[in-house]
Amino acid sequence: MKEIKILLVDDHKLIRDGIKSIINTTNNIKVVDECSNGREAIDYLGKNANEIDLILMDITMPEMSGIDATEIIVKLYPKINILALTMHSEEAYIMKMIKAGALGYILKDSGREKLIDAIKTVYRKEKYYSNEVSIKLINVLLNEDKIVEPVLSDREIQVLKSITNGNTNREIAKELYISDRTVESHRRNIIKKLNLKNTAELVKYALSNGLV
Amino acid sequence: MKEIKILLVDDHKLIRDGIKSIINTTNNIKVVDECSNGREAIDYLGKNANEIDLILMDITMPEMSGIDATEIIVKLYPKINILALTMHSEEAYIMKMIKAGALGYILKDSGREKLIDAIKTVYRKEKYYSNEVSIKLINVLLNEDKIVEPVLSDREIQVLKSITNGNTNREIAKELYISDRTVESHRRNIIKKLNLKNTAELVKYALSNGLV
DNA sequence: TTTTTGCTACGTATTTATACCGATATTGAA
DNA sequence: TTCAATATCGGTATAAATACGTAGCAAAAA
Repeated sequence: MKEIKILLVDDHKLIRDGIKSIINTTNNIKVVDECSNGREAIDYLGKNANEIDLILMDITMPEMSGIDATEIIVKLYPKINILALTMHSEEAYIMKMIKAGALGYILKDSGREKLIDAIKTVYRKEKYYSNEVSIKLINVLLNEDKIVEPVLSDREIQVLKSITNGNTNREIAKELYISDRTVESHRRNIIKKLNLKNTAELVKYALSNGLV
Repeated sequence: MKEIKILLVDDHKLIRDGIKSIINTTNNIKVVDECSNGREAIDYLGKNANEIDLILMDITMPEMSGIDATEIIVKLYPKINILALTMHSEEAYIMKMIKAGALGYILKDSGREKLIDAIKTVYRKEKYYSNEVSIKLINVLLNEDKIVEPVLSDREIQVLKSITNGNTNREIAKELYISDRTVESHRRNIIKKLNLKNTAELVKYALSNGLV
């Protein structure tokens, strides 16, 4: 049986060391290299793409997130399979990562066996979602309302970012060269789309669900 | 040389497995057991305190945080040394953990060697702070303004929590059985203490600095 | 004991945000 | 090509937040 060659992408060295230590004591699987963010991973693949079968990809990282990196990598190197390995169990992250092209999604509170299982599955180009993840996904599907997932437009994201930075409608208006009434409309639409109540909740939601 | 017996407290199994895998390949150090949150750790120590020399403690965990658990454990079992092992490099977390009684503080982006070094140091009842942590702490000390660290009162924390949950002054007033004018005062004082601008910024600050 | 801090609360005024409404122009998808 | 979504802006009105000042009372600290 051929050895599965893995690239490990996570911003915490101790986590990388730990995962590596788990994987490298398993037959036929080997971590051949590691990167600490998405940008590094892409640079690495530019030279060593042939050395890698599968990428274990964290999501929240400095420089470039795992979502952005995954999107790019699946286009450039379709042979390489990506397994998301993260502590985020929020639907928004899961959906984004899957849409970006990750074949599997496993949480950091899984055990060693599940990790190995997930790696082997994704290596065969089959999908793998850990239990909690599957349940979340099914919930999304069962919820007719949420099937039209509340995706914010580019403009709305811009406004939302500015809001989380503490700017008022008027300030955002200046920043984006539009009327403060328009900003107001955007703010209202965002709150409505996400089914929220006010700006405080909005900021909380945005920060804890990775919208910004 | 006597073996260092460690209790590992972290909510992510894969992280525990990884750390365990790192530590258990080192001589004279052994992870004898693990818990997935602060509450579990305290329950465990209730029966097995004598088996443990040192605790590797994560901060953000469900049920009970590492900060609360540390505070309790150092009182109940002063012989057990606690080394904080977390990905949070924010001053607020560091200060809280040290004040709670942790002897050391090391980040998850440290390497294997630093972890082992930290464990051995804390086992000798000496303090250990990783580089980034030391720098943060020194910055706090050098900053005369920040030496009077903006600590919120219990009441202010209550109000802040409610604000981040999207409640208005009036709703918070009902919740806490006080006047909405009082809530208003609290809100104003909090924003002033933290040198912020408005509620949006306040929510962001609270969430990203672990104030709630 | 004096001082400070925290919690409480009100007055007045201004600024922002929210809730409705409606409108137009553009664009991409069905 | 019709339709839905997006982005733009306005009117009117209320609700909420922010600014600034004041002040009593209890508890803790100096």
